[in-house]
Amino acid sequence: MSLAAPHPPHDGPTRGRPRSEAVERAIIEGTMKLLEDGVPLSELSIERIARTAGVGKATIYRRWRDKEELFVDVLRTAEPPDPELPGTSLRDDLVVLLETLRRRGQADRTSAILHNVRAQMKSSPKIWAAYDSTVIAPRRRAGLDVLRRAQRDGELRADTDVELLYDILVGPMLMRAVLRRTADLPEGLAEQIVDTLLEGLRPVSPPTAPH
Amino acid sequence: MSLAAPHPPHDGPTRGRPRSEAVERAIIEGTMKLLEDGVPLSELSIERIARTAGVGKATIYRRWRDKEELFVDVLRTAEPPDPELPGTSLRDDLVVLLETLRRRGQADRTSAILHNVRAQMKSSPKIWAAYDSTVIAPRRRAGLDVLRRAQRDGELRADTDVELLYDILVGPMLMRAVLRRTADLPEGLAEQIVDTLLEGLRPVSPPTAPH
Amino acid sequence: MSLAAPHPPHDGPTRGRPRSEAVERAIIEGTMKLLEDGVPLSELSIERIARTAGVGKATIYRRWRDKEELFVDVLRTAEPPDPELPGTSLRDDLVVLLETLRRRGQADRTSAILHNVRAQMKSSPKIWAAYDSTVIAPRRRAGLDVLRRAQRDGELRADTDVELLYDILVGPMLMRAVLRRTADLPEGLAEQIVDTLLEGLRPVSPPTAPH
Amino acid sequence: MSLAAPHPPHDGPTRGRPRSEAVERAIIEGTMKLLEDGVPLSELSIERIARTAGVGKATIYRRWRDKEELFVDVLRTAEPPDPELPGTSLRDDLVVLLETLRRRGQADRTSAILHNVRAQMKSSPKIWAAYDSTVIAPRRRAGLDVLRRAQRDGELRADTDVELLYDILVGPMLMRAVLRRTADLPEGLAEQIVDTLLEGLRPVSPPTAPH
DNA sequence: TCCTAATCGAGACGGTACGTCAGGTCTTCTT
DNA sequence: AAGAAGACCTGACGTACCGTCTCGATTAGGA
Repeated sequence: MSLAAPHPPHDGPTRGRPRSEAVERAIIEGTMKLLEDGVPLSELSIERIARTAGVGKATIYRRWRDKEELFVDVLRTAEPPDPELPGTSLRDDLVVLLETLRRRGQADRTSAILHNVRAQMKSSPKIWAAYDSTVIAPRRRAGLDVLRRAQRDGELRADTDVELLYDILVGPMLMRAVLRRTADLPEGLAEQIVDTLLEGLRPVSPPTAPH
Repeated sequence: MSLAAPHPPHDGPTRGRPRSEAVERAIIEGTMKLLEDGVPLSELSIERIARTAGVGKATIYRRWRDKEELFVDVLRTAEPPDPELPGTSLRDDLVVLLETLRRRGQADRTSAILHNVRAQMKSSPKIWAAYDSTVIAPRRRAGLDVLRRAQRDGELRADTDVELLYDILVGPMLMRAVLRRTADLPEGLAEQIVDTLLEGLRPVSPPTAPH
Repeated sequence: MSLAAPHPPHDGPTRGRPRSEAVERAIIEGTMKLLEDGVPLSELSIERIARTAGVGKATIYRRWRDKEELFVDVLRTAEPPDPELPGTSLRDDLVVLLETLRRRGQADRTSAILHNVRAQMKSSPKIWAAYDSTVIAPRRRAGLDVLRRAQRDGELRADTDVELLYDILVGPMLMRAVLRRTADLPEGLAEQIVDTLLEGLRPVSPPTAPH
Repeated sequence: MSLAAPHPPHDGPTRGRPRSEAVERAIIEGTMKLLEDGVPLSELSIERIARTAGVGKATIYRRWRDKEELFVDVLRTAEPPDPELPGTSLRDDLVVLLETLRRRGQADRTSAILHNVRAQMKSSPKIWAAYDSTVIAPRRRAGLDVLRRAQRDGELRADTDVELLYDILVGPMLMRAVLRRTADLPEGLAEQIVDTLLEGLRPVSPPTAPH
């Protein structure tokens, strides 16, 4: 993913010393290292990040307006890639989508970081908007596509509110991962949710064709 | 509700001048006023709260270890009271529970405050734990009670995982309120969710008796 | 010496619980103990004095308006008593006066305290005035009396400016003790000064009679 | 005089933005302005100095460890320059030296400041040491030189203790200026002291040559 | 023997200043 | 020009005292 700098260098022809990509990486990876080392979010000052990355403060401010904008890029870099969908059936697709979500809430090395940073970002509206539009919304759109296609193919009743259905599918996972910080969601949870929910939503007549 | 001071005054008999409850109220209400006036959470310094409440900084630190602990009490004071359940049927109880949750996520005067403060609190583990154990957990327990009683009364299939069901019920509401900050959840949403979900969970034989 | 309270208890007949003299002593001696233990003057807060003396702050403020007024009384209590003058000759009296002054500037247990406190008091005009009028001025008056009597008795030339002479006698002792903190003024210094100075001040004709 | 910063900026080659001399001046002159305006020493907080000078507190702490160290520099800047000695005779030199001292104790605009600050400094040993070694001691050395030269030239008896003589000369001036805050020492005082003291110290044989 | 009133230790109260730290901006020299 | 370094102003941090003010508990007279 491109680390498009929020502060573009300049428009005209390239003048002066070009910005070093190595510096860019050093800053982001330095931040992640600090987070992995258990430094609480509240102690993550720009000053400390600059020290860790061996970089001047101005070099950071030249690229990101403030701490939060930097965090969006740190998150973008750390997020695991979105999964390939099998496409064999609505159930299979949904299970894969939810299973990905489940793993994201787990307590592996980087997820704990993501979890914390995401939680803090929600209190900063404009940054949340940026993260939402570049990370959350696309993922949601993909999920809705799966449901709509299933509806078109007759795997889902025509009168189903797919937006609500999506939230009902995804909500409990979030409920458990984000809010209750259980951090060890059981393995079969994704299938359990999907199976529980798809029960009453199947059309009476069998689907015309699997997609 | 009692504002149990995180820094207890002393153990033995009451010695010295007792702490003023009026001051306690002034601090909490001053904080709420600032939040209502749209002051962003990041600009809510102890210094400013003290100024607003007409109170010395030490007077605040005497009661709360830090900003987050103060917020827990602000929240406790501001939270609307939990609803009375009609008890006429499982569906009615659930609709009331979810409707309350929906309204809590709305953009009325105080809810916006709660929303923001709660979001920030999640990045502070120990404070979240305190809020969770005194506010969130009791509410969850009440919800689970409703489901278990319905199961005992035959309104719900015996093999239903009530914990999962609760998360499935509550999750979408949270999904929309907390994460997507829609802030205007439609009126009928609670009924819609309940009706959608209860479909496949009714026992085959009719319930022995409504509770 | 009476520790006349700057805040007199009341005018009328003695009503209510009388002030405890034990408390008065505890405060002054507690302050002296702190000073002896080497606590720098700048760290001598009323709060700490109260803690040390096992006394409420108000109990101190009831007696002294502020720290400086308290120090005046501490000094008055600690000052060594003024010496008896032999009266055998001008030279003998002066040597005793100056010798006393020399010892006051020495580094024995309490003198270091007096030295420090006196130095600080000079930066607080009204307190200095109080100390000056009750301690310094009487001592000076005694010194001038010695000189005037000697002048009357013919031991000193009639045209001598006794005030200036007193300052010339006392000045070097101060110069060395207060300013240069030598703290070990040589034993014979008093005699040396007196002998050096009295040289040119003797009247041509011998004194009519020793007093 | 160079305002050597007590907190040296760095060792190696000049890196980063250099410290602003204008800021240095603003701080010192702001402090002097406050003192001239009659602000008591006890109300001279770093906070207030920073406000007056239009400067951040950290900018002050970057240069001086504490209030007292700052005062040393304020004094150094405010002290009137040491006088040129006429060199025509011992008496003339001494009169000039003492006359300078007398004027320093006077109540002109800045002298009151110096007086107060000096008085307070004496209660802070290490700061006094700094002031003593950079201001007081050199002045004393110059005075002793005058006496020793006079002794070599036969203007003074060979057995005179010049150190004691210096203290005897300077002491009364200090006695009056510092201790008794008379603040209006009479014009002829310097000559009066010198003439009174030199009386008995002249050698029997006339000096070989004026220096 | 009660009553009144000032005292006592304790500590809360509104403030002010402390010395530190971080946020962003700006200047300097080096690359 | 970009970069590292670090000075700069601003303002919050949490602590310590200031001098005042309640508390409950004494400790004396005077009724």
